[in-house]
Amino acid sequence: MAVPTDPTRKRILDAAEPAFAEHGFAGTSLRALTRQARVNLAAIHYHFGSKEALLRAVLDRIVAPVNRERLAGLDRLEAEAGDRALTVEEILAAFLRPALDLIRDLGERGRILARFLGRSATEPTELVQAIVHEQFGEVGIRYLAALERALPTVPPGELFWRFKCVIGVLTFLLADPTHLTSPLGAERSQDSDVELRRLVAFLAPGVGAPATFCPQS
Amino acid sequence: MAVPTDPTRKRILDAAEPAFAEHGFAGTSLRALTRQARVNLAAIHYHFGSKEALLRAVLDRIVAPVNRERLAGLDRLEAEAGDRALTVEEILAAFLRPALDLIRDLGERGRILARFLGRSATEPTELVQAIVHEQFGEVGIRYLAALERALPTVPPGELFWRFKCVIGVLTFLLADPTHLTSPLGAERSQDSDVELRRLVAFLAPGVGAPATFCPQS
DNA sequence: GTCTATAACGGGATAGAC
DNA sequence: GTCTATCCCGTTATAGAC
Repeated sequence: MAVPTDPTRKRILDAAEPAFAEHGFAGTSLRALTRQARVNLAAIHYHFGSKEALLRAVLDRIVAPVNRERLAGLDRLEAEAGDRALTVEEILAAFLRPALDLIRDLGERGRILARFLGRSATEPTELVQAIVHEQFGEVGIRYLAALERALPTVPPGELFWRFKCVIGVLTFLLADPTHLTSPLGAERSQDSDVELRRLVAFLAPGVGAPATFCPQS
Repeated sequence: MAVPTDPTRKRILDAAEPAFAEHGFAGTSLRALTRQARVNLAAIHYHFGSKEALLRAVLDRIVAPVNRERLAGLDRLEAEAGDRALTVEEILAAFLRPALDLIRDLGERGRILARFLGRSATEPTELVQAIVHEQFGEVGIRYLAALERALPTVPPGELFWRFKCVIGVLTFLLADPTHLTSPLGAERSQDSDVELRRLVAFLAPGVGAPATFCPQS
């Protein structure tokens, strides 16, 4: 992944990714990164300025493409559907697919990134939460709007809460990608479609449930 | 919570709880704890031996009662049901209630503990995962068995996976207890029953779904 | 852009007096 | 059981040569 001939900046990012994913932000020292990336300590400060700035750079590189994919997927879906209303299943699949694809497409690194993403949602550092939040903003708004159109009888506040539960499941599964592999020791499926369908099948009934237990109704 | 007259050992635990919850293990220094607990640095080593051992003590104090409650709740449920099979809703409620009660009964500290628990599931440190795993063992086995009896047509492997998703949602909600408060700015409900019913209503359909998308079937 | 050297500080752990 | 003092090491960050 990070061969010695890579530019210094890339080597640092490539080393920081699994380190942050595995040990968290506070648990990762810059010196550990210098050893792993075979880079000088000062180089990190030259290229990124500070440890926090490095974290931001790492996170941006991971999160941005996933969320871009999510928006593109929703665009495609809405264009294909025309006047027809989207189903909950379609919306959930479009939202979940980019994250699952990460794992399928990138192999070991994908699993590392997924772990990073899963961890980020509960990271202590306010910085991490701020970055993810900021990157996530438009995605949340667009998908929530899509869900509201698909489920006009469920109060928006309740839908918001259910959407957060969806994120919770995804986060948890990503934090330890072994959760995604098929149970009972079946071989890991090379396509993420089966995982995606399984996740959607689990989540869609709850997301689309009638609004019986809504406290604010 | 930790008044200056408390025994030293308790003051340390009470200070460590919110600190670990907020900043994580690596992000919390023993020196910060000494300031908060108004305790000498050496006292921590005298009472606990090491930082890791302190973490273990803190975790034990939190997790043990919750899991005891979960087992007791399942016992009660099965005793009352007699020969009748338990419903998915009953099982999920028994599993989820102790964690939600934590927040209701303990106020601010409850929210701190919940955050700690939520975080623990994705904590970097292998130690944390080992402790939680070890404490959780019997709970997982008993509840999974109950689910298998309630849903004999769903393959056990699939049920196991769905149960992990339940834990994922709970973990995520606990990690930031503001997720649990009613949406739309409604006042926080003093009883956790409404939250519990909402969670069960969201999860039960997915847990009990027919086994259509099971990869191993 | 990359290095060496070092500043300035905080970390966990321990010895030993009381 | 609780304190002070200290060890020894690692931390981020920076200055300045090349």
